[in-house]
Amino acid sequence: MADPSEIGVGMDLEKLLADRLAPAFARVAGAPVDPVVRRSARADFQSDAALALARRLGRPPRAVAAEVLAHADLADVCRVTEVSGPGFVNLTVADDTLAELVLALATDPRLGVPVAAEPETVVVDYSAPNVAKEMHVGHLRSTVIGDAAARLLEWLGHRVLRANHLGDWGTPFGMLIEHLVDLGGAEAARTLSMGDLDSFYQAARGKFDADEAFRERSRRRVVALQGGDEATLRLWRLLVRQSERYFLTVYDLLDVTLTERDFHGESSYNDLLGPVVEDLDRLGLLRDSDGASCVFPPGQVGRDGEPLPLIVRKSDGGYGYPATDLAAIRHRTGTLGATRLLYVVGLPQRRHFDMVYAAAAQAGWLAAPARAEHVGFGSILGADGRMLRSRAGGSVKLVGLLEEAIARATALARQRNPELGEAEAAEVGRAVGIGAIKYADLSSDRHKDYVLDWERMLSLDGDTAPYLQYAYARIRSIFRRAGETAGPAAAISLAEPAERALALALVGFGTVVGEVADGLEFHQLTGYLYRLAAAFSSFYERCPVLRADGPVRDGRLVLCDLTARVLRQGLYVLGIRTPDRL
RNA sequence: GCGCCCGUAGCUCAGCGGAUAGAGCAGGGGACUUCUAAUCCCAAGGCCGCAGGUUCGAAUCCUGCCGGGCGCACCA
Repeated sequence: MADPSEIGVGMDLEKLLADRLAPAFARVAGAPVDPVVRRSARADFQSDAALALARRLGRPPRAVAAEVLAHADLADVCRVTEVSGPGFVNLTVADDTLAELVLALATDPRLGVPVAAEPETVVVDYSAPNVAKEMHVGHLRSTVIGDAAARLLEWLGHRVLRANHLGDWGTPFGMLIEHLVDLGGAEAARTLSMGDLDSFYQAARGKFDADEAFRERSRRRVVALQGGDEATLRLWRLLVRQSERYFLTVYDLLDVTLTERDFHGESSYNDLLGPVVEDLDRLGLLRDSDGASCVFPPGQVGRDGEPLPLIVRKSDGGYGYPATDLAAIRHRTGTLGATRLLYVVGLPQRRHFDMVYAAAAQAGWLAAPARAEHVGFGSILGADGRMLRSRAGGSVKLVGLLEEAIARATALARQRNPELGEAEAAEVGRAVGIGAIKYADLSSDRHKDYVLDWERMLSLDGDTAPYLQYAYARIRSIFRRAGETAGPAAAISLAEPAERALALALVGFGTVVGEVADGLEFHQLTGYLYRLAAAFSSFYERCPVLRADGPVRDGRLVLCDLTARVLRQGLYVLGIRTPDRL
């Protein structure tokens, strides 16, 4: 058996094996070599570093692999070590070692995931709906991915600042405020609080397009707003507040951790825009182009092959998006002390953010160790494969999707489990329905475009959140019947292949979480959790827990408990609830 | 025109330098006297868009095509 000190809290099996192989590789190669240990279908783990090394040494790969194995100190942690195929090193972990790891994990509240060695201040910029506009499915990805990032990094011990960059400023507010005036404050508040933002916006838009007098009023109103007219600001605040209130109800329904404290609308940077432009000018980064004040980040070229400008101040003196984004960066790194800035925004805006980051770096507002990452995601496409447009009535209201999901899941819960009371069925329906939608979004590579497939998002079969929630509920059911919690087992039997496979899956949690924390590719986490739940389901089928005897039963209870905790924590990170019963 | 993203089973997607390319759904066959069958097990399903190249080895890296999406100065 391995030295227990090696199998401490947060120990990682892949790292353990790599650490054991590394000296042997170094000895054979005469220099350090990464053993590249990874999971394998042929054995528990595989190292293919001998193949690459063989070429460098000009020797037969199998001979190199054999020599590495001969020098590797693996006898206490592996049951089988062998050279296979063209020169792979296959490793089968000893059951004792695996059992030790599981027992160590079972007493680790962090489930093998260490707290970040160097906690950072991280700003996660996500969701960002527009005041007086409905949230549509296009907001789903940013909100769901961003929330997962915030939850994950927070769990890892970072100081996470959520930033909901609300669209609360700009020319549309002229017409919105005038429409508000037409309706009267009370009526407007009523409409907005009902969550009928679309009709409010459409009505304002309609008047703006059709009525020249209204258009003129709107223009004057924008000037008054920007000029700080108190009466206008009051109306504006009413709009913003009502919208925020509505968005919070959506976040509540969606189980998103954004709160009223996280609204940092564009307008909150207004006072910083002037200084930003002044500083850029003082640094000599600003150039006039057709009357607009621009930064020209290197390497950015437009349609005509000319350098592409980042317009910080328009020719009419107004500020655009770039100015606000630059001010936000300066505020986040400077005032807030953040070193990691995440922007959970669609991929189409990649160029924009590349330019903003480049400009911020030139200005010295984004200097190491601080860095910005565009956590981009693909567009939402319609069934025709084209981008879903919000204008032409092509948008799909987000709450409509959520309500449909909850209704379906609630109906299924009632049908499948008549024991559930009405209130519990509703709770389950909500957890399952929302979980299904989030899982559908998080389980595919975020870089890819996303065809809005109602059926797929509402699906409750197969590789979906309910599958994982079901596995969790089954475990809870076992403990309800047992009337006990998992006792401290002295040992864990892994004689059954299904037990062993489950144990192997469990000890891989830390590795996956570490990878996801870096790349924020949450489909890696959903994939892991699905494989874990599948391993559990097979185990559940073949290995009776409560009917087993003494030590076997104790060991299985530990496996169950650990599985439940990993599933719960993993799903928590994804923002998906785990009801005790389905 | 330039840039970014993407073409993998009928459908939705993993895999992104390693062995016989994996899941889910749909369709086929089995398993509920036994801890929730929202489950499990079995079989079937593939010129990995096309063509070159690099490599002992390519779905994966490079180049060129073909096809789809998005972006390219005062909108956010």
